[in-house]
Amino acid sequence: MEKIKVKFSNGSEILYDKGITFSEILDRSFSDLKDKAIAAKINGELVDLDEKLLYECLLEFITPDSPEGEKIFWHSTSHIMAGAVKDLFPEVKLGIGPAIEEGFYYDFDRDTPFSLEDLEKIEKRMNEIVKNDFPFQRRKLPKSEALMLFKKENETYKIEIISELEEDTVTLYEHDRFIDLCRGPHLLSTGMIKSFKLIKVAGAYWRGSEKNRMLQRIYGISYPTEQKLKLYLEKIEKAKERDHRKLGKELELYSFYEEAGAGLVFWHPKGAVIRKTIEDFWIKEHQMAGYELVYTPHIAKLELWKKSGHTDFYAEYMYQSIRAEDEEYQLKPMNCPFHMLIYQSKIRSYRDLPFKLAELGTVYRYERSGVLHGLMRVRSITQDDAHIFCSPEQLEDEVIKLLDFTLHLLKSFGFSDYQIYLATRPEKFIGETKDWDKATDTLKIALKKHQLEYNMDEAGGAFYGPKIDLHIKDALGRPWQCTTIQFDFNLPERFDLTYVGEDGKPHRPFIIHRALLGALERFFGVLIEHYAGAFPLWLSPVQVVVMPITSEIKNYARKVADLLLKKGLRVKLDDRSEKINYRIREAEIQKIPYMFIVGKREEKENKVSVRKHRKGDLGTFELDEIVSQLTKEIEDKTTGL
RNA sequence: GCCGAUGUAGCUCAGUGGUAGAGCAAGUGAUUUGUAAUCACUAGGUCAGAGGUUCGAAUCCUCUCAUCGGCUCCA
Repeated sequence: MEKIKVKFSNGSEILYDKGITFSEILDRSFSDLKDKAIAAKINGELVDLDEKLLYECLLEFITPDSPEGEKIFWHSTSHIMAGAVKDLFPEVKLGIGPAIEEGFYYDFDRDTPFSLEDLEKIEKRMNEIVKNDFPFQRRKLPKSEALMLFKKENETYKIEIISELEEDTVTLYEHDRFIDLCRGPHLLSTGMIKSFKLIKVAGAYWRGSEKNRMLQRIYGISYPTEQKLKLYLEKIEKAKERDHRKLGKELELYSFYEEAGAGLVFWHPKGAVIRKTIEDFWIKEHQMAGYELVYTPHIAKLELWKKSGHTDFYAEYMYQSIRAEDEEYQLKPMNCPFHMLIYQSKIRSYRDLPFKLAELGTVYRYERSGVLHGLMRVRSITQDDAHIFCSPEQLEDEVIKLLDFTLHLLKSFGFSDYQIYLATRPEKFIGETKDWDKATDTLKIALKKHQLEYNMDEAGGAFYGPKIDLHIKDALGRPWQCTTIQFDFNLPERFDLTYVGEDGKPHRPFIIHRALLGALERFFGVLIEHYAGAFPLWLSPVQVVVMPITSEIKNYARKVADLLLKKGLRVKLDDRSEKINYRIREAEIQKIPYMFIVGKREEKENKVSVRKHRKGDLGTFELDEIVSQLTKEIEDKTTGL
């Protein structure tokens, strides 16, 4: 019998008979993993455990604890769910059923959507399938046979997928009476899924396109133990506690009104303080980075938007134009054309470049009703916008500086966890290919220089230029695009922008269009969730609350509060005749960073007793001492003490 | 926009065809408190809005608005 050498990730090497299955290798050499492993990974490729060892390889066993293992586990569960659905509702047609970041889904074509009662029935049937411990059987078929098989079942979506596959043979997986097109790998049998839950139903267009039929999607999650499922569900519940929509209400930060309109944000006093603090910081930083601040109107003649091209390519997001004195005006969906006008207001020389215009400009976009989401997607959007006009020679340096600036800003708000995407030329584009390549390379160079990991979003750029996008996840793990750094090859052409070069001739400037926080509304949303509402001192709407223990100490408490106010701190005095515990509790719930508690002792010694949010009593401090500590904490933008 | 769910007091929620409820918050009074809820009383609602069915609608039906979970797009 031919022997084959297998290497393992711990460096060891073992010889096995050719043709032995990976399950058998488990039995023989890794009995501890035997009940846990659900797939094998040979030279980086995932395969079923019942596949045979045929060549020398690096072998690794996958358990449901690893991200790869979870995916396999969830994918198998989605097959079980689809099997259950077909058993209960034989008329449905199958769409696709992949594992996703957390769990799995399966799309079904059915005239009536699934109800919550249907889900219960499906879960029940799934339980039976799990109990029966059916094996997952892999079958390789020539494409033509697979097509015939699905034609017989009238599975039109499967037929569509198979027809588009390039391979000659396809893999099918079968358990019980259910058979599905699938690359695999899968669990050995259905019995391994000890615990699962169907979470929600939703409509989803076939292949994500609104032109196609809407299918019924069922989402679910599964784990190898009950305990893990429970932990997952608890995690979700806990994450909901930091949802900015819940905290926004509890902390009175902002609101929406049915009578005002969906997606239109009202910043309440406490939210407004935070916004103003962000804006002041942002303006100061931008001025230091060589930007010049501008303000532009909220509407402009429709003609301008025709010139910029927005009426062609952005019409679906624009509100209807407004008519006044035989002239059409348009509420602005972007700030760009206005900055172009300012650039054009005089002849620019190469000596003026880079020319950087910055504006916290509120734009209005008609986002479709179904996509609105708290502060994350609204219709009144305050972009932290800027346009950098520069020469080709300055491009690289500017992008590198820009990325540096971005990371610095985000870090100031405590963000270091984000996903970066580099989006390249789409099929439909304007401008010269060579400019696109240069711009894309410049973005790549900048990313490399900062040693940032990024994902390619091939052909994902805007039609007017490539871009770097940066996504931050919310409490429930949903990604939201914040930073965007985009090249714009459209506007310089449309507005015929030029600068006079050293040679005395006109040249076309490059434009980098960027929003670093993205939009104040969305950024505030992710900020709330990032800090779970407990903002660092520099951002807290109320920084200190002063509480006298009894009304006898009122005057001293007021004196302390006045002094803090004079030092520029945001202070509240809580001298209600409630018990101190009651007032502390309230301040804790409001997530106020510091409580200064004063009684007879403190008054006598001219001190304050300091309590920190979530941490408790820090002891007594001299007023000067604690004020300078807090001032430093504000300057450092830390969470302090 | 599409699919589904939801909308009752400031907030969280109970109430499924027969006179609108609770807790917290609010107001008043008492209490003078030492590090996460003192007590009592009072007030508060066109049951999202409009139309319909019914002797009678928070409850059943239709439409509109809004919110939530998705699809798609994006700051």
